[in-house]
Amino acid sequence: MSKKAEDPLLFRFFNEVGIIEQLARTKFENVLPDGLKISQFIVLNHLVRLGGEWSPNRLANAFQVTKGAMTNTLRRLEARGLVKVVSDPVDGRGKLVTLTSTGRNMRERCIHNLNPLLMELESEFGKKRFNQALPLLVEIRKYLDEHRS
Amino acid sequence: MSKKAEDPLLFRFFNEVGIIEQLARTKFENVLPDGLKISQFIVLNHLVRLGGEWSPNRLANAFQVTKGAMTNTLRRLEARGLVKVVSDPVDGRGKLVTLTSTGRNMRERCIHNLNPLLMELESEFGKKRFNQALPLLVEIRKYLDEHRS
DNA sequence: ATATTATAGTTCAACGTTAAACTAAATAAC
DNA sequence: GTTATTTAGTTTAACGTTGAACTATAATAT
Repeated sequence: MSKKAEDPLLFRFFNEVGIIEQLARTKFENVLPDGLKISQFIVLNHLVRLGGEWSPNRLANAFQVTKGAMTNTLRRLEARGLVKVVSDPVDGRGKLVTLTSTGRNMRERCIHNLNPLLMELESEFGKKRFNQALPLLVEIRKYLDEHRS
Repeated sequence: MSKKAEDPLLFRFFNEVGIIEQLARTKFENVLPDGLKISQFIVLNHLVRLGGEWSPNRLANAFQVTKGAMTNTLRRLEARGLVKVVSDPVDGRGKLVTLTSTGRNMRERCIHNLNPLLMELESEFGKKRFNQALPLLVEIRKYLDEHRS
């Protein structure tokens, strides 16, 4: 029926990004221990990698997420005992988040469970291609972040 | 404090994908007319491009979403009069979805509003780079889709 | 023919997210 | 010093999504 023109390139690009996000999120969460969510793992991972005390606000900015979303994530992490949240002694408005040792262990388990999946993908497509694609993604992410209008 | 090693390549990759998805979704939805959501636009666009009658199930498969999500999207599209949903005369379980002329117009308005944004991104990063990145995305999407386990 | 299994679609609860309204505290202006 | 403004964090409603339970119809087996 004549109508088979493809969507514009950028449509397709963002479409693939959207679907990959959805499928990857589901697949990753299926292997995370204890029903942990990606959003929770990301915070845990961040705290392990960078260490120290982080305010909810800084965390929210680091992951491009609203403060409300971070409040939610931190509440869940705290309820699991994976993270400790205390008032900032120097700024009465703020709080400070630190990892607990339970949190550190949990992050280790996550990495352990995630690894086979990442290896599988890496060997399927090759490090090289991910490496080639990454810079564009980073630039686009930065651009979108700086142009939220 | 010694701890500054980067996340593994694939972590970073999927992380960027996730953030881009979120930022792009928000940015696109901000310009869509009438509070239309991306999920709704995608269905509209699909029906305009491919034409004909589509069952909710086929649509759900085409966009990699659950049947429940599609039920929701179609209900909203139908409530706006953008789409017509009737029972499939040959299969009592099924339904058939077709575009209305209102729907076709709405899709046109969406394209119109989206275009400046897409042009902006295209001129910022260049068609070429999107073109180079797309094949990997397509392959990853297909792989994840076929290995949902 | 009858019974089993598979498929199409809906509904519901749970979740993460945003945006906006809100409280409390810090900073800046005057 | 008082007032106004900015900032940190919480809360709430609305949304889209999943996954599972459910209904109804179709296809298959025996």
